[in-house]
Amino acid sequence: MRKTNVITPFKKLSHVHQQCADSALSVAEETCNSRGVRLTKLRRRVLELVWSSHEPIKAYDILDILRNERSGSAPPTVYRALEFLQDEGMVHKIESLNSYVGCGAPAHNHASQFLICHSCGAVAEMDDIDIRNLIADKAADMGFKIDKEIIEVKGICSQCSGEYSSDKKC
Amino acid sequence: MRKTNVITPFKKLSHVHQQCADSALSVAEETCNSRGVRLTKLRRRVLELVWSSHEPIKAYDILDILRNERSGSAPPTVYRALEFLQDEGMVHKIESLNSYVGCGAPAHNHASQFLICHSCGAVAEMDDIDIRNLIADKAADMGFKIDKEIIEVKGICSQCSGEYSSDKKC
DNA sequence: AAAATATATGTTATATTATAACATAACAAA
DNA sequence: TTTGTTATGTTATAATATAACATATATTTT
Repeated sequence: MRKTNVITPFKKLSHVHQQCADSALSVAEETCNSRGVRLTKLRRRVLELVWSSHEPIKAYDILDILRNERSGSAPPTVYRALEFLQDEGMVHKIESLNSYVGCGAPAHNHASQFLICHSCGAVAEMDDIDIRNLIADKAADMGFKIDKEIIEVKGICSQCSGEYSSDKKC
Repeated sequence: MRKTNVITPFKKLSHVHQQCADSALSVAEETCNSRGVRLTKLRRRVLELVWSSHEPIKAYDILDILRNERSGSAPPTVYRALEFLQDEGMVHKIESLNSYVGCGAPAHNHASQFLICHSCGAVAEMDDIDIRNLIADKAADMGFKIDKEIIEVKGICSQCSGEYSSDKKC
């Protein structure tokens, strides 16, 4: 068993969230630069709003905020920015919540397993190679070849369950 | 590694689908009887429509059919029946497709891993204990306790990939 | 069997999530 | 600097889902 690659851990309530957002935004800038794609003001702002917390945000909640900032904002304004950010791996959609979370490791081809706390609403992201391999093996037993997997695990995080609160969070 | 519990396998194109539907419907009847819940005509019909193929069906596609059969059919007609059938484990929602598939093993508490072929559209369902355990272990490493997991794997089934076509399907 | 209760369905309205299509603007390349 | 490309503005509408209350049907109690 290999060590889990934790992309976005659960954070303590006391963490300085601005650092999460700042870091993600600057990784995004660099990544867009090196890929030759444009992180426009709008896209950057949408990414910032996605990063306003570790809880997934809804497209129309983003829109409500944008409408106070840019006249002419409409659903396509948001959905197009989200589409770009998803294509670049900077945002992931949580299918079971119709909501979006930021990703600080914008590789095009990593997989994700999301842990969603139904108490605090926070989402953690990992890409665990053992999980990927096991699912791939089991699928292969049925003759199935995997292109993409959606794994969204609901439960309760350490902080909310009151255990491990000091040692399992960053 | 334990053997995968295949709940709904991929089927050959030539399979007699009526048998799949008939079997699921009669299991549903028996299960509802033994649970003391009512598989009404409407619910039975909706379940039958869900079982009209192994491709997931959309709520409004069900509605379109119902409208030709019962005057007064409306979205709640379908969504309420689907909710009942999901609660009873006879239907699962595929979150990433906003669609519904039948389940022939209506336990209240089994988990599911769905394999979704993007070529033929068919969905297979398994409940593999190794996958559940591995994900639970990895989540526990982060202090997370799982209530429910959503696993939807996209790819290509054996028949569509042209391999194993005779030996991996039922 | 009749009344009371609980459950299921009918009905209207609306909320939520997302995309199509075409116009204009901003940027990049030639 | 004009040309092409990419991004955004704008209007409209499609697709998915739920709220709220009325009526009907089934079940239980009297």
